[in-house]
This record gives sequence, structure tokens and C-alpha cells, in this order.
Amino acid sequence: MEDKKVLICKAASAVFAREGFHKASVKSIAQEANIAVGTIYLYFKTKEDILDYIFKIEHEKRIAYLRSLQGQGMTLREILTKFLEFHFIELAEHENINRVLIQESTSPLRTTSDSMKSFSIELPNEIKKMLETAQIIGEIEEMDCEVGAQLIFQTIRNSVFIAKASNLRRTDKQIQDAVLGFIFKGIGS
Amino acid sequence: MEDKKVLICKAASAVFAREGFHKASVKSIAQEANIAVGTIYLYFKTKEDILDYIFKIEHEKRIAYLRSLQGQGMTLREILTKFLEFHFIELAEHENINRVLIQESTSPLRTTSDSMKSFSIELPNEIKKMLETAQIIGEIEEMDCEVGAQLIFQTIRNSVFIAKASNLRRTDKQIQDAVLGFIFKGIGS
Amino acid sequence: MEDKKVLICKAASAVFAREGFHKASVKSIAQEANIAVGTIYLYFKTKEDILDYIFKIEHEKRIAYLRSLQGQGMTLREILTKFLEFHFIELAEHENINRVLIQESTSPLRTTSDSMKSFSIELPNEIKKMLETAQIIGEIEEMDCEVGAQLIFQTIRNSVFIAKASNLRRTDKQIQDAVLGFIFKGIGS
Amino acid sequence: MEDKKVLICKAASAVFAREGFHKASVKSIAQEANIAVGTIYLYFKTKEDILDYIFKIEHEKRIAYLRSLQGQGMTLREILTKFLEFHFIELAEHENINRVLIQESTSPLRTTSDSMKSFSIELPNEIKKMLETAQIIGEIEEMDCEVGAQLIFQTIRNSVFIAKASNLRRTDKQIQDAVLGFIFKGIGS
DNA sequence: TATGAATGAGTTTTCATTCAT
DNA sequence: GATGAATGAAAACTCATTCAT
Repeated sequence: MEDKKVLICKAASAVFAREGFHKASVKSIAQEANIAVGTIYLYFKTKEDILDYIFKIEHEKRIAYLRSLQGQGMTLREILTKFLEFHFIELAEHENINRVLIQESTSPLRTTSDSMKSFSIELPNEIKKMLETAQIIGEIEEMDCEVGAQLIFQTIRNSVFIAKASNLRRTDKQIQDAVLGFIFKGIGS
Repeated sequence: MEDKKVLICKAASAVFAREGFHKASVKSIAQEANIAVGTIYLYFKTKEDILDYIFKIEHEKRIAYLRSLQGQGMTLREILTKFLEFHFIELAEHENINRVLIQESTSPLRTTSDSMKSFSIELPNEIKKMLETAQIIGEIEEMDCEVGAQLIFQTIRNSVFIAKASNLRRTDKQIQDAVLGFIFKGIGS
Repeated sequence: MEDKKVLICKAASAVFAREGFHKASVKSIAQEANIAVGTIYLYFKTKEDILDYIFKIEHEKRIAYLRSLQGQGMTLREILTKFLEFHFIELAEHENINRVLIQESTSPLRTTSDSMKSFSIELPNEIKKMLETAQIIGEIEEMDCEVGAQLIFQTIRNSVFIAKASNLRRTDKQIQDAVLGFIFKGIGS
Repeated sequence: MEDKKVLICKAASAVFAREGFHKASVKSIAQEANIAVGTIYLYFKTKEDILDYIFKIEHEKRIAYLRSLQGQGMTLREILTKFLEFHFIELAEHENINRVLIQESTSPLRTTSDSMKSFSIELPNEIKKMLETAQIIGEIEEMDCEVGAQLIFQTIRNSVFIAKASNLRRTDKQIQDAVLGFIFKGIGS
């Protein structure tokens, strides 16, 4: 049953978010999910596989969303605005998973996980393609699109921290607007 | 001898950068440094202390540099340009340490280390103050300085990844210019 | 299964008796028990906990026996005789455990273990109460019952050493009689 | 210089008494003595050797005292009284050493140290000889002198604990009298 | 499928001992 | 003699993974 896999992922996300991937024990994931340790190993080969799978799912979700936006004749501005909104909604709905995505995805260089690599390579790549298109039609100014895509991707990814780090409590909307403003001006849109 | 402490930090940085803090064993740090495990414990109380110390040193270095720039009547643009240059020179000189700084500082929310907290709190704070001043004298446009400082801090911090992630090899200068351009435009400077 | 806990205690007793608590390694206990180190930690939180548990069990056994004797209208002489017999039977049956009890309980002053404290405090206390009663009914002469109880407790506790230390092999019965004789005369009974 | 050896023994006694032999580190002994760790190893081959030496010295002191008493035509009562007095004076003067003597001498069976063996074998042996003599001249009643000697030796040795364990504070004199009374009556003197 | 007791390699840390100065 | 930095073997303990039930 894929239900169990989802159950395990949710539990794992909660525990990873709370304790960090390395300090989280498989036992505590099992407890969080109210199942036995052994059961986890029926669905995942290793503890790393759980994290990997979470990344894969979330990555696919975002890629799919981004691609769905592209076919609708929207401007880059509109697409990025939508995407950030989506990101914040996901953030609210699956807070744990998102926290994990950010906390554990730092180094695309070191990871052995294909899904984690995809996450921090394919997504920027998708943005890059969008930038190139926007550049051609003159929506944004001349720029190094690969670097620009990375800048945008990272700015979006880290926006969670901004929400958490700011002393004054701001609404999600305020943060989103500030982030989008920064990005749009940054790319001369 | 403080020489040993430096030696250990260098070895630890190399191993942390290569394997990540959690997967790095004290034994492998000792091997990297060509010393005995016990020796490490003459200079550091725990493995975490090593990371902490690295953060402390690097944080102080950056804070000191940033403050030294402030007293010289430079514009924000000039200061940030200098600071990013400094960051890239440090990056080249102490590649491992910088990698560790970024990889292990992602989650300022969960860490227990004061030095790590300082790093991701004091530095943005310093930038925030600079933004406020620049805003008053009209160097940059109206903005939420706290959020802006975070955006700048994170953009600078993550610029290492951009350097590494881009498929086409770019010179440091090219990356720096792209990053600075993004930031300056982003804050309307 | 409590069987495992008993198995571990037996193995630990054997190793503690052979090597002393401090020199005994958890690994050697595991080997003695023919189980893995990790298994021990499923049943006990720390190595000290094992010793503690042994003390608790043995202490409860003795306290229970002593109290069971008290309700039967026996004289102090009879009670102490029975108790020493019980002690020697236990000694024969669980030689290792008893050795541990004595070897590791010497210093009630420094230990942090509640069970070890109970052992060397509650048991003498029980004897003290018995002495007070015996004094009232004139079975023994006037004396400082607290000190007397300590003297008796220690004499009984150390009687194992006498058995072991004497060059000429004596039967348990002979040792018991000598010890009882010493105690009874010592308290003027 | 033998002075250093004495200095080390005093420091070691203090530390052993405070922390127990096994938990005491050579470094802390060195600190207590205000010397370097290496210096200790100029005078003692191992940490165990220090304990061993302390036992040897104290053992010799007691054996010598006991023998000096024997040549003076005193009764067993007088000798034991003197000896216990001596023991308590030593106890007061070198509290640390005595604590160590008792805490670490529990198991004559397990120790590899000759000095520790001597301590718990020769001293009882000396007492045994005295008992035999006293028996011949009718000072005490018929008894198993070897067992009796052990009983006396252990009672004396453990008297420190009585002093410490009793809730009501008693003077040394009171404890001594109680212990002597117990012993004398116990051996029918 | 589901379980969770058992495993044992691997981790951090300590500390008696050595030896170059 | 005296030092104390350096050593590395060994300790307690953890935890991802397995497998008999």
C-alpha cells in the first residue's frame, strides 16, 4: 500500500524537521508513525532512502507545477509570483516537509542522492529556461541566465528562513512581496 | 601552541567539507591532521566545539572586516562590493572552511551553538544597519531593511554554490559581478 | 522477556566478581552472556544500572526475608541464625552476585546509587529495630543499637571473606557457628 | 628524593579518597601535588603502584606498631585497645589514606597487588598469633583463632564506616568503646 | 505484511603512559 | 630530575538494519 509509504514520509518529515536528519533515529520515525521499525524497512531500503523519496516527491510536485504554469502564456513575473505563492502554501500545509527540504538540501555537491541532486539542479534549470525565454521577448534585461536562475532558486528556497529569522513578525504576504520585489528588480523586470 | 588548534581546524574543515559535519568522524579529522585522536581533545572539548570554533573565528573575521569598511565613508555599493570580494578571496584561500560555513549554517533555528547563531544573526544585523543608513541618505530606495539584509546575506552566502553549480565555468569575477548586479538592482541601488 | 534481564545479571555478576565493577567491560559481560553488547542496552540504560539492579533485587530479597522472620515470634538469636543461614545458602547459590554485593558496597558514602544506599542503610536499620526490641524484652544487654546493628551487618556481610580467606578449609556450618558465636557474645545474648 | 614520593602519596590519597581509585586520574593527582604528570612516573611505574605503595607503607606501619606492642607483656585486651586507638588516631591524622585503605581493600581475592594482599593477610595473621597466645594463657575462651582473627580484623577495619554511617553523631571514643566492647565480648574476653 | 528483539560495527571520548625537551 | 604535549588503545554507548516469528 502506498498509504504506508505516505504515512512513513509524513512521520519522517516531522521527525527530521524536529531533530534534523542525522540526529533522527529510525525508531523515532516508527514511533511517530505508530508502526514497528521493521515495517519501515518493507517500504524503504535505508534511512537515507526516506529522505530521498521525500525529495523526489516534492521535487516532482514543484516541477509539475512550474511546467503547468509555463503552458499558459503567462509572463515570467506572473509565473514566479504564482510559484512563490505555491511555495508558501506548501510551506504552510506541509511545514515539516519543507523544513526538511531546506535543511537537508544544502550541499548539492556532496549528496549521493539522485533526488536531492535533481531537486537543486532540475528546478534551477527550469527557471533558467524561463529566463532565457523572457530575455528573448524582452521581459527582462540582458543577463547570465544560468547564474540568474540559481540566484532566483536560492532566494526562493531561503525565503523560509527570512520568515523565521525576522524579529518583527511579518505576514507571509509581506515576506512574499519583499522577496518577489527583490527578485524582479534583481533581474530587471 | 595555537598552531595545533589551527592545524586541527584546517583538517576538520577539510573533512567537514568533504563528508559533512555529522558523517565526519573525529578519527578521520585526526588522520587528516596526522595527529592522534587524543590530541584533538587537548584543544577541543567536543567535536561540536571544533565546528563552533571555526564559526567563531570566521564570524569574527567577517564582522571585523565589515566594520572596518564602515568607518571609511564608503557607499553601500562600495562596501558590499568590497565585502563580496573579501568573501571570494577567503573562499579561495580557505575553501574548505567556507564550504563548512555554508553547509552547516543553514538552519540557524535549530542549532545550539552560540557561534553559529552569531554568524547568521549578527552579520545580517550589521547589513541591516548599513541598509538603514543608506536608505536615509537616499542611496537605496524605500524598503524593509531587515528582510533586505537577510536577502543580501543569503545571496552572498550562497554565491559559493552558484560558482560550483554552474555548468559553464565562469571566473570568480564574473560570478561576483552577477551577484552584485542582482543585489544592487534588487535593493534599487 | 525478563529472562534476558536475569541472564544479563548473572553474566554481569560473574564478570563483576571476577574483575571488579570498574575493570569489567560491557563487552565482556556481553560475551559472558553470549549476547551482543547492544542487547544489554535494551534492558539497562547504563553499566551502573546493571549493578544497581543487582543490588535492588538482592536487597529486596534480604529485606523481605528478614521481615518475614520478624512476624513469627522468634528470638533475635533465632532470627539472626536463620538470616545467616539464608545468607550462606544465597552465597552458595549465587556466589557471584554475593561477591559483587560485598565488593562493591564497601563505601556507602561515595556511591550515587540509591539501591546501593538502600542496601547498606535499610538492612542495618532493620537490624537496629530488632535490637531495640530485643533490648526491651531483655534478650540482649544494654547497648547502642545503631552501632550494634552496623557491627552485626558488617560482620555478616564480611563473613564471605572469612570463608575464603581461611587457609584451612572449613565447612560453611563451622564458619556460620563461629560468626554467630562472635555476634551473640558480642551483643551479650 | 623520597620527599617527592611522600608528596605524591599524600596527593594520591586525597584524590583516591575523594573520587575512588578507578575514577581518579593521574593528572588530577599531579595537580593535587602541584607537579607534572611525568614526574609521578619517575617515582611510580603505574597508577596501581601508587595505591600499592600506600598500602605497603600503611601496612608496615601497623604491623610494626602491633609487633612493638607484643613485646611489652600486655594482655590481648590492652593490645587491641591500643591498636584501635592507634587506628583512630591514624584515621584522624591521615584521613584520606585510611579511607583509601578501606575503600580499595575489599577484595583480597581479586587483587594482583602483593601489598594489598599482605595488608589483608599478614595483619589478620598477626592477630591470630596473639589470639592463640591469649588462648593458651586463658585470657580468652576456646575458639577458632583464624576465624576469630578475621572477625576482629574486619571489625576494626570497618569501624570507620560505623563512625560515618551512624545518624547520631558520636565521638570517636564512643565508637571505639562500642567496637572494643563488641570484640571483647565476642571473643569471650 | 507486520513486528520488535537482537545485532555489532562504529561513534565519541577518556586517560594511563611515554618521551623529546 | 622535571615537564606536559602527544599518544592510541580501550571504554561506554548508539542505532541502522536484519530476521525469526
